[in-house]
Amino acid sequence: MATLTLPDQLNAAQRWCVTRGEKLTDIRRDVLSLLLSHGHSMKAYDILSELQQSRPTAAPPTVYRALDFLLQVGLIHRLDSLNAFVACPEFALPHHHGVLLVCENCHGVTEIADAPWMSHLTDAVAALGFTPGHQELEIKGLCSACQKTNPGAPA
Amino acid sequence: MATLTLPDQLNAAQRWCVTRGEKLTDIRRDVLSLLLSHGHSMKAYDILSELQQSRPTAAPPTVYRALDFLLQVGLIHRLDSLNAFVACPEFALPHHHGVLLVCENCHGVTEIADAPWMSHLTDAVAALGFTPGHQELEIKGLCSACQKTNPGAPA
DNA sequence: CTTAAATTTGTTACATTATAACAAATGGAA
DNA sequence: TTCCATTTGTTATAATGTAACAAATTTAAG
Repeated sequence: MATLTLPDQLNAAQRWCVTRGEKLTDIRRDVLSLLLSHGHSMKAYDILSELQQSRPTAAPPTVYRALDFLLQVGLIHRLDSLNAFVACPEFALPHHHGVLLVCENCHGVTEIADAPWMSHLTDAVAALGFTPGHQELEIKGLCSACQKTNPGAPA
Repeated sequence: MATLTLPDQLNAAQRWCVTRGEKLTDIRRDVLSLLLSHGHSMKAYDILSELQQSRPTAAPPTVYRALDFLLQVGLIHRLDSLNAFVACPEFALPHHHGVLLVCENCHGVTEIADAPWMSHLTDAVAALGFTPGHQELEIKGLCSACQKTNPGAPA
C-alpha cells in the first residue's frame, strides 16, 4: 500500500469526484484535507473550529454540507457510534464492503476493506429478505494499543 | 419461540436484574414497558413524552438515566444509526452476539441472535489485535416489507 | 455576450439529542 | 436511629444537526 502525500490524496479525490460528475469545491476539499491530515476521526464541530482558522465565516451548515457531499461520493465515513467522521483511505476500491473497527478509548479507526467473511454476512442477511444499504459495519471495542494501557475496559 | 405477555416479560426482566444484583425500579420498569409494548425502536424524547402521560414531572435525565441502566444490564439496545432505543427480546441468552437489522425506511429492527458467521467475524477481528466490545452489530438497509413499497431506495 | 437555470454558499434561527451539577428523597445496613 | 449509598427531582446548558431563505457562483443555452 503506497502511502500518498496529502496533495496526492486530494488530487486523487478530485479525480474521483470528476469521474462521478461531481465537483470537489474549495470548502469540500478543505474539509477533506482536515480529515485526511488528522488521520483519526473528527467531530463536526471540531472540523468547524479548524475550518474557521482559514474561513472565519464558516458556520455549522458549511461543515455539514461538505460532510454530506463527501459521504455521498464515498470519500469519508460517518461513525454513528461516535457522531464523528473519518476519511476513507480506500475510496476507489470497487464494491467496497468495509468494516470499521472503532476504539472506544482513543477513538482511532481501523478500516478493513473486503474482508472474506463479509459475503457470508451479506448472504445470511439477504436470506432473511433484508437488503443491506451501505455495508459499512462499525465494531466498537479496544484497539491493540489501548488494551495494553487500559486493562479490562469494555465487557 | 414462546411469545410472552408484557407482564411476563417485565417479570422476567425483574428477575434478570435481581440476579445481577440490580434493581428494576418503577421508572426503569415503565421505560422498559414502553419499549416492549411498542415493539419498534423509540427515540428518547418520544419515550419522555409517553412517560409524561403517567409521570408529568419526568424530565430528560429521568429517561436517560433509565435508558443507561437498561443498557448496562442488557435489557435494551441503543441504535447508533437512529439515535434510538429498542428492547432486546433475548436478553437472557448467554454470550449474546447479536446483529441488529435496522430498516432505514420504517425504522423497524430485526434482531439476529447467535448467527453462525458471527464467530468468523470476531475471530478475524481478534486476529488484528482488536477486542470487540458489546458485539451488537448494526446493519442499515431495507427490510423485506419496505423493499416492496419502496423500490430502489438505498444503494 | 447575456440571460436563465442550477448549484453552491452565506446567514440566521431553531430543532434535536444528551449531560452537568446539585439538591432532595428513598432504601438498606450498622 | 443514624449513616451511607443509591435513586430521583430540578434547572440549566452543552453538543449535534437542520430549516429556510437570500446571495453568489457556475453552467449551459440562446
